[in-house]
Amino acid sequence: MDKRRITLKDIARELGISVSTASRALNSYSGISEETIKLVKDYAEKHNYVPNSIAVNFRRNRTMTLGMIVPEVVHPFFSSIISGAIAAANQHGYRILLGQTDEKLPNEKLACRSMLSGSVDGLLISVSNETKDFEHLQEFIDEGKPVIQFDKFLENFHTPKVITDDYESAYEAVNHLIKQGYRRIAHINGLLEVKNSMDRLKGYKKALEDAGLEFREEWVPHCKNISEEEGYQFAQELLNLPQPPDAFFCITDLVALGVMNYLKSQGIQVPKQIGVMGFSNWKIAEVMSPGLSTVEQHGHQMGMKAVNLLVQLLKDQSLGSNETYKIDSDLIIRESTLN
Amino acid sequence: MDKRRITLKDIARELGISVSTASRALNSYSGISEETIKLVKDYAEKHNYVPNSIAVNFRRNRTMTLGMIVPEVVHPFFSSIISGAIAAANQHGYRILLGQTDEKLPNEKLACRSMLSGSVDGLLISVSNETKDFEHLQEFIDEGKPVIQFDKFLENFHTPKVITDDYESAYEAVNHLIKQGYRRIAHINGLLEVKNSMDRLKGYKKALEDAGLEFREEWVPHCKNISEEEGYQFAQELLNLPQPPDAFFCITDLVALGVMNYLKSQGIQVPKQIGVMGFSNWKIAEVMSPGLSTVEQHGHQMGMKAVNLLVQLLKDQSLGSNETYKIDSDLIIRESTLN
DNA sequence: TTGAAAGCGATACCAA
DNA sequence: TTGGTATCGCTTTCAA
Repeated sequence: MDKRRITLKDIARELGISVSTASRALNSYSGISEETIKLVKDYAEKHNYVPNSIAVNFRRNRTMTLGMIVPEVVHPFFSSIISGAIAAANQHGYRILLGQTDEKLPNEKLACRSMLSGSVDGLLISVSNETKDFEHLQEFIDEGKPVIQFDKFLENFHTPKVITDDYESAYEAVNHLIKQGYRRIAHINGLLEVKNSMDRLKGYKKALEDAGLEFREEWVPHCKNISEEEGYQFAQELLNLPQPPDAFFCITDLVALGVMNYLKSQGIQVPKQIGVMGFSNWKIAEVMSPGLSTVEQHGHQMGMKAVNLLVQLLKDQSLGSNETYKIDSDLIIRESTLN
Repeated sequence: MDKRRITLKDIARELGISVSTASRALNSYSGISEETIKLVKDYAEKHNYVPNSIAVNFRRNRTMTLGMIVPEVVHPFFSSIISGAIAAANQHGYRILLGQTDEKLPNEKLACRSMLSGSVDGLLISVSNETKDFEHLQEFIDEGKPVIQFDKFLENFHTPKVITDDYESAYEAVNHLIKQGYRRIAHINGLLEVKNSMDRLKGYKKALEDAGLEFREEWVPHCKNISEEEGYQFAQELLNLPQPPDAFFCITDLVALGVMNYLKSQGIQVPKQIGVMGFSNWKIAEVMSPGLSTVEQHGHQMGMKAVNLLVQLLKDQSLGSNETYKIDSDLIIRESTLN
């Protein structure tokens, strides 16, 4: 094995010119005779010369690679973000180095460490649930490498952010429930320390408030894992309350699935007796019966936007400011809320 | 911007030692005094020294990065493979550079080109539907970079392969349908040029044959896009045949969903009147009602296996042989086939 | 046990 | 228009 590609040096030697001339000819610098250029290019073509990109990157101190870190690849929303990111990156001649944290801070630190110092030109990250501070992210900034946060972010880490408008989306979702006549709306939320959960909670509260509906702490349980099981569990607990809710706004479609399953197990009619609303518009939302109303977050678009921002920063040699870009979401109405 | 990290040279200068000693100390070479090692390591730690990985890679002529190319990231099976690959890669200190082809050969060539010549130490690829020859893949081999094919592969491109045993899995699936009493079993297949489709078709045929059941060409339509719409369409066509089938073995859960939807639209009872079997065990299979029987392919395991193989080849400085590693699949029985 | 220096492959500056 | 050479940061051989 290990047949090696030819190098500039080989070309120079064979053609009886200097390495620098060969380099300039290949890059068509002005100040090189047409003749030489043709000579070198023909030779390179014929011998299938491909510049060693590590050497080029080393010299130029850049990699044409963007780091991307997500909590979970196996998650329809994140995989669509990744897909959009790859597409946009390729358009600009960049590539994506992908890391995964499983929502664990130590994994996130490891992934960052592995991408630091020369592996990537910039970072796209959606932080884990455990991430509270950002020393490990600040290191990129300290190296002059721009960072873009997307979806799950740290508010006090000042970088450009590309997010779903969780507040607004939650507001719309709950508002829809209200318009459908539900009055005792529960919200199965996530961990309060996670910004997105907090924002959805705020949107939920505001919608209730604007409609003059009651807010009850006991109607807002918090999932640790955003799992189907928790949805099932919380649905059960809430419906056994003296004052049970008549609708569930769930932090995620998966949680909504758990809720639906509990309701089904109890023979409770959706949407007639209880309304259910999810978030994210996974394929399962469409497949559940009744179909689950939810919020489409346009992950592909989010991935593209994040990459485009990062590439622009790289072009401008800038680290960016603390702007927030919101990707429009869409309320998807299916049967689960059509009271 | 562009504060730069400290380099070995800085450490050496500050500590009054040579660069080579500093390098050796950090890598704990034998033949370096404990004292020096401690001195250097402490200094490095304190000043947050991180080696410039481009320089290291350049010097060592390796990148500690594995290229991975898949048809589609937004696909539960592939995203679980990716997830497994990242996990295994990290265990060995490698990283994953991810490319996506959208089932298009030109995209695949682009992705390969971008990974060639220094970006990766080896390649993991699941080829696109359009891929028939392998010049673009051979280039990796020619550079001494091992290639592993997984899931979708080219039989005549001789590399290690990690796959689902499509033949066996299909056989088991169809056999289950037969045992449940279905007798006129249709198979909604994929493109025949794709090896996986062909193998599933063979497994299907063999199961029919072993049971002494009739094989009818008209009961085996071929999807171009493996889409829900095609499932719907073909279900309709097949059920309007003079001799309609009484069960559908579908190339994918998504296709099965289309079939289910058509059956539902016609008020046809599953599994009582018609049995339906999918392939891949997506979350939707569990959520459909009735629940869809299917085949679990263990993507995570497949991703880990592919990476482990590649890492081993890299360690052995080998390009590997033409072995095939089959990842066990499991038949998942739900209601859709319980006649 | 340590230092000096070559060299990985490409680029770019200074001379000629 | 071209050549010579330093350089990027690190590893590794050869000498001391």
